[in-house]
Amino acid sequence: MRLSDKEWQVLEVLWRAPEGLTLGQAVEALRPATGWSRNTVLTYLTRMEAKTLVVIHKEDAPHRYRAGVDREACAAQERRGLLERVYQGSAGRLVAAFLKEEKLTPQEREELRRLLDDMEV
Amino acid sequence: MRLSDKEWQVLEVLWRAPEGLTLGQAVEALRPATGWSRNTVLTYLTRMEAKTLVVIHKEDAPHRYRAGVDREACAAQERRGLLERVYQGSAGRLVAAFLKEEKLTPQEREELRRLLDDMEV
DNA sequence: TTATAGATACTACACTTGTAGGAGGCATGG
DNA sequence: CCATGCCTCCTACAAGTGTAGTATCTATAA
Repeated sequence: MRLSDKEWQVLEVLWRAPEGLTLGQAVEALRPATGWSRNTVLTYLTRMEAKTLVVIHKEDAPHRYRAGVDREACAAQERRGLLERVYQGSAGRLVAAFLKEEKLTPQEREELRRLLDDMEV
Repeated sequence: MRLSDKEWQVLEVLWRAPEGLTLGQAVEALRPATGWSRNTVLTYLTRMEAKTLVVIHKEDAPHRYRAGVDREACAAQERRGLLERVYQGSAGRLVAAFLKEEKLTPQEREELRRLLDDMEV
């Protein structure tokens, strides 16, 4: 399932608080980036629970809202999506496009070279 | 603007036919991947025209439907989206994730190494 | 000349997404 | 005891998305 930009924003703040957040805390955490009203945040949280993107601990008062999905798993799915949708699964062309367009620091280049070398085996 | 999966499918067949397609041809081209009814295809085409994703040459009969956006431009936007949404703009981490997860052929690895070397300058 | 196959236009309808408003419950400070 | 403030629930509503159906027009084949 493809996450919307806003869903990512919600998950980002939840991922940063593994214990979960209360509604008030979530509103606070989201305010700078979104400016959402309390009710908007609550709507996201409950809708995302229906999709199992969020877990609500209702036994706590106030309820605790936690991410229901793993960040790296979501990232992997986004990567896969791009790869399939746009590059028909050719990781080589996709990575080449990123390399050509984006600026990398020398350290990053070193790191990538090492990764490529490790794959030689 | 983020394109949906389906919009990508429509654009893919249009990009493959730079002269444009008639509705019938588009339906044919989309059938294997989607199985859409003629009307569904027409709806996509006209809605996408409203977003300037498609250009309709109405002077021709039957109308000719062409892509209204450049493939590489769309690809770049998708890449940027992933980069910002998921990797806060760090291309290094994103590329590393792709390298770790996806299988690359030796040729691709060579190519990427060359790209990295070219960036040394 | 008339049925027919395409093409186009218009309409429909459920579901999702973005963004709340209002009502009612519960604790806490006065 | 009572107002205030947070919390949760329910409701709303416009726009966008997925997937057509119907109606109409127009060449064309028979």
